[in-house]
Amino acid sequence: MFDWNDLKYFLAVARHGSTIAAGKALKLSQSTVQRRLAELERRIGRRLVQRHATGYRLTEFGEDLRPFAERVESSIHEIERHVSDGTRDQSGLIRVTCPEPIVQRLAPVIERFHARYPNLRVEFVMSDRYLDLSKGEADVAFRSGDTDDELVGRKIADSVWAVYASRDYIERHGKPERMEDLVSHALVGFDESMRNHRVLTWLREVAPGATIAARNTSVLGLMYAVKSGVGVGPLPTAIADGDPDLVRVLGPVPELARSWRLLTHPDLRRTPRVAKFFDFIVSERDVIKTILAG
Amino acid sequence: MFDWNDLKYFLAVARHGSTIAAGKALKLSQSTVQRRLAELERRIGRRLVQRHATGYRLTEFGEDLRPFAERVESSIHEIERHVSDGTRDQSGLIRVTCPEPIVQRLAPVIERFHARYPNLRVEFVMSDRYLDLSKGEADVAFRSGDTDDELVGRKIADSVWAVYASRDYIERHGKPERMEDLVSHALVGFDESMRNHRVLTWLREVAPGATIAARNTSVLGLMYAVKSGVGVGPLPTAIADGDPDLVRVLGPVPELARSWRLLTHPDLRRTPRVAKFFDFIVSERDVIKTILAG
DNA sequence: GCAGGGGGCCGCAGATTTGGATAATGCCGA
DNA sequence: TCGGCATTATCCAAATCTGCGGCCCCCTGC
Repeated sequence: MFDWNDLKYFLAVARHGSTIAAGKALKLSQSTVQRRLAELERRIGRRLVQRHATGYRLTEFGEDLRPFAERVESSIHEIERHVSDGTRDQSGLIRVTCPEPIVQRLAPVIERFHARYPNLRVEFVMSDRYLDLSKGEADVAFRSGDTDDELVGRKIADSVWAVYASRDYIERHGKPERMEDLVSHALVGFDESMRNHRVLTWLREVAPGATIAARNTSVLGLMYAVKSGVGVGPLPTAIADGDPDLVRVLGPVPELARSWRLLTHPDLRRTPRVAKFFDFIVSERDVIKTILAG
Repeated sequence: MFDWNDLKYFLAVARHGSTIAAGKALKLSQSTVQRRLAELERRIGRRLVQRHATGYRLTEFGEDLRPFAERVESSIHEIERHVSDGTRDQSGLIRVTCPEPIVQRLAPVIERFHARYPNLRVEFVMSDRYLDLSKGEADVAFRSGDTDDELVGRKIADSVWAVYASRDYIERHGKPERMEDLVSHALVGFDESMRNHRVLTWLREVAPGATIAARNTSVLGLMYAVKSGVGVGPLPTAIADGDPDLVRVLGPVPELARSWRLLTHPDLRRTPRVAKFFDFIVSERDVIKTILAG
């Protein structure tokens, strides 16, 4: 029987396109990834990848196999959720992730939650990227915009987007007064990994052919890019209005209207601690609506 | 992240009840199994097994986790089937398993199959135990009696059971003439692993309290036990009548009537080579009925 | 067409893991 | 209560795997 771990490496290579990138993602050396993958091919008796200028690309058979390997992986994630949930349930820890700028504004709500449930504890986990709830990186997320199919949750508030620029940028390049002006400004948008986000299509519609000064993989990245002054870009008012560096240059964009949601993984939705957190947040919905209004 | 392979060891221990037995099953040393399992517990942060007189027993949490681990394992088996099917499909190999005594009688049918499909090749694989089709140990099985839930197939013939003894046994202990005589004979039956097989309950009904001289884990084992002369026991006529050492001492037992089936795994049922084999066997059903009539 | 960068492959030394032997443990029955 | 038995736990040498560095290849952009 082949080494079950080798599927990890196979998937990492499939996703990152090269052993070196896969190694980085797995915190392993490139040689190990390359050798494990070769070993997997040997055991299976067929080529899974094909050498290519830019690294490795899956063979047809590799593509065939990929969904199977992903099924294994998702069963593993299920275990990890089950395990970490089991240990966490006792300590009553709820790990919440949300865009960094709203943490502080959420604090009073969490304080009331702690008062109401003294033996539960909320902990914010944040990172420069979207944490993957299905991998157990957090239990609950506050998010604006497109929701991951795998997650369940409910709408908490409307999410309003507007176009922002940094004070610095406005000083140097002036302030766009109408949507049409955007064409002549440097814009900041999402990169390919967010290709189904409405921001991308909206930018193409409203400012076709405009310079894209920076592309980002997350809303937060987008915000930092705008703050740095490389260009103007659309942001949720909830996280941008509170920032002293940012100026709202063009009013709410109806096309970008979305919802703020409280999300979790279906496996966790019914656990006592997560269920209590959900119920509490819903009961505080009005307060949160005000908070997220900016 | 924990070592995916450790789930193998965990499952083996869960199934075999001790690290030593698990090690044997996995062809690994006991120390390795013990250490890997300890490592898994360390990574997970909870005890999975509890020491017990006879080895290890799963803790409550271990039992909780077991179905998750089994889900991973079955995804792995899916991969193995997919892989071995892919490589096998090209060579057109169909691996068939059946009770050893009927191989020879099946040979002419297989010969006709080869004539009909020159680029397909049938290979018999046999073993002292039931091969596990879901692990890819064979593609297709001829089997009499209770069918594994996971497999699909169709009925090929009736399976008739009767009570047999070896010539040697009859010489030494006489021949039971009526069912009621069985109580005073040494009987051969199945062991716990076949607890849901009708033979067991039937023996208890027809000869309550009789000595059980040997217990077996498979029909073939049962036959060898009867041949060895340790006792009398029920066997399918299809495999016992052809044996010169065995004598049918009590006529067909209607309570033990079952079906001969041609079985395969659902994943394989629609592959060209397996589908062709199925269709061919079905078209030869009458011939096979005669063969299996004994 | 040449230099630079990204990536795969290979050999070696050090780290980790394995198997086998052996000591320790815990139950069972006398 | 005391061996006997089956199994776990631990130790050490041997096998295996890992990371590192070097080398080569191929693409790209100047």
